[in-house]
Amino acid sequence: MAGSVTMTMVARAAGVSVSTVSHVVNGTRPVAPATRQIVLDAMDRLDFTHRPVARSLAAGSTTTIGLAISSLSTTYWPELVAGFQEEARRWNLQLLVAATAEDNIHEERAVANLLAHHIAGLVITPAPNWQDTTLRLLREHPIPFVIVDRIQDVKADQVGVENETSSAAIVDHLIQRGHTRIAMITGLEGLTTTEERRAGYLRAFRHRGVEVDPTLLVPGGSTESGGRRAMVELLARSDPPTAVFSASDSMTVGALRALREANLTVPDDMAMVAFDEFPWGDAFEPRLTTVAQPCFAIGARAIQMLRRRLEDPSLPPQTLRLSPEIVHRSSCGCR
Amino acid sequence: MAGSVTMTMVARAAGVSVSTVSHVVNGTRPVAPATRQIVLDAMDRLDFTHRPVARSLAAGSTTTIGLAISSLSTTYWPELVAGFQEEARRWNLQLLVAATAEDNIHEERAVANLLAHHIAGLVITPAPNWQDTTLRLLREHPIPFVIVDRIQDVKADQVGVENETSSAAIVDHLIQRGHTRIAMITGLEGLTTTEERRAGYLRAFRHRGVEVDPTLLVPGGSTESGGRRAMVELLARSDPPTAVFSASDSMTVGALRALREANLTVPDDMAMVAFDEFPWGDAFEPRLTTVAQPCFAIGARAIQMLRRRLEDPSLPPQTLRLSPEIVHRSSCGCR
DNA sequence: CTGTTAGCGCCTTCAA
DNA sequence: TTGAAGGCGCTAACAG
Repeated sequence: MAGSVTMTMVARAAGVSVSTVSHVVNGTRPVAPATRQIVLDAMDRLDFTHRPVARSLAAGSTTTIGLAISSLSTTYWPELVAGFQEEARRWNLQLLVAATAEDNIHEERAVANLLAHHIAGLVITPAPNWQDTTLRLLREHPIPFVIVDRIQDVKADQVGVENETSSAAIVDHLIQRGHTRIAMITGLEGLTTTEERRAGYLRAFRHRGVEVDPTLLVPGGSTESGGRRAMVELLARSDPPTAVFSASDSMTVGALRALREANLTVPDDMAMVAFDEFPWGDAFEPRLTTVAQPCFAIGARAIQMLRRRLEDPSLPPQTLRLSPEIVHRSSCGCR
Repeated sequence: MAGSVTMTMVARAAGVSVSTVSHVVNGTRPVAPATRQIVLDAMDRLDFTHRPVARSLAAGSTTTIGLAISSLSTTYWPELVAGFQEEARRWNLQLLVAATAEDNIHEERAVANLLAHHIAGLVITPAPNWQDTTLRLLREHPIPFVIVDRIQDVKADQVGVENETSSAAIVDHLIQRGHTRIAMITGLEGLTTTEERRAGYLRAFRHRGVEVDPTLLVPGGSTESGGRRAMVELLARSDPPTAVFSASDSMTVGALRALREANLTVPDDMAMVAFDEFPWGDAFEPRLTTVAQPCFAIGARAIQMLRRRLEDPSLPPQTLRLSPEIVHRSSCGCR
């Protein structure tokens, strides 16, 4: 069996009691240096490894953090999870992952499962309409949690980015370049990020005192196929836009595919800017001008906030908005 | 506290013993339908939730599977993990993840950590030189594990792809198109996939009775920066190759970046084919001809093999090689 | 078909 | 500074 050396065995080998061993392991009460050393030696000799399940049961707590993440595909999530990973590793926290598939029913089940595992805390990217399912569950079984990406209108710890400002900025860039018919492919409805990015788009026009044609907002559902459909639809119009702002990575891929299939080139036939950066953005054409989120930092920050909360549950909830960076390339028509 | 309703409470409410409750929960021995119903009702009424840690301790086993994965970035891993996810969800298995960073020291630590958590089984993508560290650890603490991606010369359950055959095929395609100076950017040394893909490259030439210029094999270390350096080096030569085979996704990105920086176009100035598919391969230029691995299927298969092994440890070890598909686009110069 | 009874490995109060 | 002992919630013989 794996790690079958128990504290009892160490205690016997060291000629002390289990409680002493427990205390040297956890540093939970002073132990005489000499005794301590004897125990340490015995642990070493027998190759003792702690058994977290037993500790969890006895102590009523875990060092495992639950991750309820919508998906692992696309480019955004992996980097985020890498951030979780790295920060968790630094603090010896384990990560239990569960995918929620952007669906509040799946999500509730996933979270229930994580809760059953008696996790110390939870990191979640809320699905649309989670208020009546997952959030309710979380209120019934209160554990520390932090919301990531889709910042909500609830009292909780949250990390995300400035969606509105950065969207406005990148759209304004298109306006400044002289575009008047700028379409937006919007994300999945019910996500706060979708709302905020749309607000940014609208704000850019309002700021310039330009009227927005509401038909230029096309839903893309945050998926590749949705992005493709949206672009196809835009191209089929009698007065297609001259520029497009895509609100997330997968949709951007779909939209570009649609352009390719129509034999149109970016930026010559259609200018394009997008939310979310592609790690390979410099290697392929078109070279997209994007809003780059600090994914890794967001992930790391989420874990830090959770740790803070675990240490002091009485702290006031904190909402953190990191600033994305606008990566200026050529798809907007510049250069 | 979350899920603080215990079996004892349910038993009391239902007027039966704890063991009866345990048995209806686990279906581990026949229970009279009437009693069963009473228990079920009580569970429902009290909102009972199982507590896996307690179960683990008592039963000496878990339903958690450890994932020791080299990374989550790049395009290959996320899809793979999605496969793990989906299949694990179907069988109510939890996933505990730990990144190994392609380093056998990190890896050993990560695995030790997972072992301590008393996982039921392990999925691992072995780092170079893991034999003396992680593999040794795994022999000392024998638990069911399956090796993914880098198929090893050990008796164990393994899933991966046909690296050699598919590499040979894609390189042969370049040869048939008349290229004589075809370079290969090779992966991280110590990975079996690196070895196999190189063997495929060599085999393609041998098959045609053509001598290989060994200087055309350039190391890329399986990283983007490595791929870039390799390409820069190739381009600086007095007799640069006319085509390149990149052995993995990150390196391909790096190599393309180098070409771009040199103002060279694919396939006009340089033909290019690559191992690993990009999900966005159809949306961007150059449109790469690639060896596409069935990542999701590999992930799902890994979990299936692990389940099989958990159910019957006496089964002979199995090595599974799935066939990648060659996705033919234009970067090879066709069309 | 069901109940009783030991633990699983560890933490933690209470004594000494 | 240390030990003894009870219990965390559940499983699994062993009886009945």
